[in-house]
Amino acid sequence: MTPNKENFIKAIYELGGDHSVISNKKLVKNLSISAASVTEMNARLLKENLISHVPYRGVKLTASGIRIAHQLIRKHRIWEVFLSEKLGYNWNEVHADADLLEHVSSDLLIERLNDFLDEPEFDPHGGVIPNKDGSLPETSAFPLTDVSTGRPFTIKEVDDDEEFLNYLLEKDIQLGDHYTLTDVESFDGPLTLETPEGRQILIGHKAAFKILVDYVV
Amino acid sequence: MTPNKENFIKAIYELGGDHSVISNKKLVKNLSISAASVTEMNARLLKENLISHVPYRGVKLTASGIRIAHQLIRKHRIWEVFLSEKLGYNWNEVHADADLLEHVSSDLLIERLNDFLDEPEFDPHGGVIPNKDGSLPETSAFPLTDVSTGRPFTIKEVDDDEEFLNYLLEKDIQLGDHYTLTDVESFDGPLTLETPEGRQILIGHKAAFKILVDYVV
DNA sequence: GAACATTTTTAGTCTATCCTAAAAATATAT
DNA sequence: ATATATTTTTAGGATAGACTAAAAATGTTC
Ligand SMILES: [Mn+2]
Ligand SMILES: [Mn+2]
Ligand SMILES: [Mn+2]
Ligand SMILES: [Mn+2]
Repeated sequence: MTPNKENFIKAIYELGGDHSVISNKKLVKNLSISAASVTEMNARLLKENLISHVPYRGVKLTASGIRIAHQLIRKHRIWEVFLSEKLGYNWNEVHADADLLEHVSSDLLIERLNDFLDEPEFDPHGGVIPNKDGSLPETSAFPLTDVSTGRPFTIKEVDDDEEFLNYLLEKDIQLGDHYTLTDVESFDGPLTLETPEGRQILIGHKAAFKILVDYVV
Repeated sequence: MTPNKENFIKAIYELGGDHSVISNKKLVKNLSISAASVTEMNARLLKENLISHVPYRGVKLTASGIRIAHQLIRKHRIWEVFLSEKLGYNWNEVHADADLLEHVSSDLLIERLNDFLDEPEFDPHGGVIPNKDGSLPETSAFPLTDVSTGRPFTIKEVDDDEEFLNYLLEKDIQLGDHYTLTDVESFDGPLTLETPEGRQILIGHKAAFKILVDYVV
């Protein structure tokens, strides 16, 4: 396993490759490499039985491919917790360094880091940290776009994308915040959220899709 | 700069390449690569002006080569402090992980880690941590083989080699310990050290060379 | 100083990863 | 259904890094 292969598998996973076939096009865009390079990497991973391939359609992770993705994401997210909680990184700064560190982390290192951090369950963006064995803990959260008006909810997880996180910083939206949906414009228009204190926040439909929430009990 | 080049430059430095010409043979042994690969890497580093090369004699670091070596060693040693002090690694466990982490550490990461660790001066083996600008703090220490009998001294630094560190663990020799040299066998024979409590420790000449000490004032 | 030994360099390959350009397959629009 | 557009694959190259085997240079021994 090399850093390149690991990143490639992670990209497939993050595009939904654990349950559906991902096109080369999507990987080209996500990884910023040429289409030819995607075809080549597919061939390599196919030989190692980490993906299944439907010619001219795309690829899907096998069970062992998914396990490797989960283990890499575990490393990534534990590093993000460390950078955020111990080194004072903002949540929009952690990703880049974690993306490098994840590839040079021995199991020993990750488990000791995990202990040092008191076995965190979530990364700074609310992403759940996979278990050591490569399984994924159960979580319940759904996109903000699916929330019903009037029923209070809380922010559970947000997209780990630097630009988007800056947008949330501007709007002062944080994990754990409580809101109520008061209005939705039709035709995928913006959503209006209200804080318990009565402050109104306007969120575009595309942004709302990158925010996962859950109802307050 | 790639991890391979960085390791190569560090190896030259650790073999004395900051002040003398290092043969390919030594690098072959140190890095466990073929002689041909050493010749090739020399050519690459020469083109980047990081080394000077005397054909059939060996290589020596240029000023910028030395600066790069120091900056890498800074990263390496700061990571070693972290692994040792925060994650509970033993001093014979830290090297391997630090050897990987050093290559994926942004300046931001290293400076924040340095703050988090309260700006340590030395790594777990007593090696001085180079400054951020690539300069080296002054230190005074000399090999145990050069110590005079009867004058109390303290352990300042030991070789960062897993096998050797295990040997020191067995002999219960630690940084900061105080001893007096009571006897030296001729013909590079073993040295006899005595603790303040009167316990006697026998050290082979080769091992004594890997231990740096300084007199107690 | 010739003979032998050691070390370094060169020549020729290999793999991983990337690329561009062209060909083949698939999708869309009229 | 055909023409056009998009996507994927193939073909051919590049670079970093590693190797082995052979050639060239240097060192050592008698
Ligand atoms: Mn991330
Ligand atoms: Mn990564
Ligand atoms: Mn070390
Ligand atoms: Mn290293």
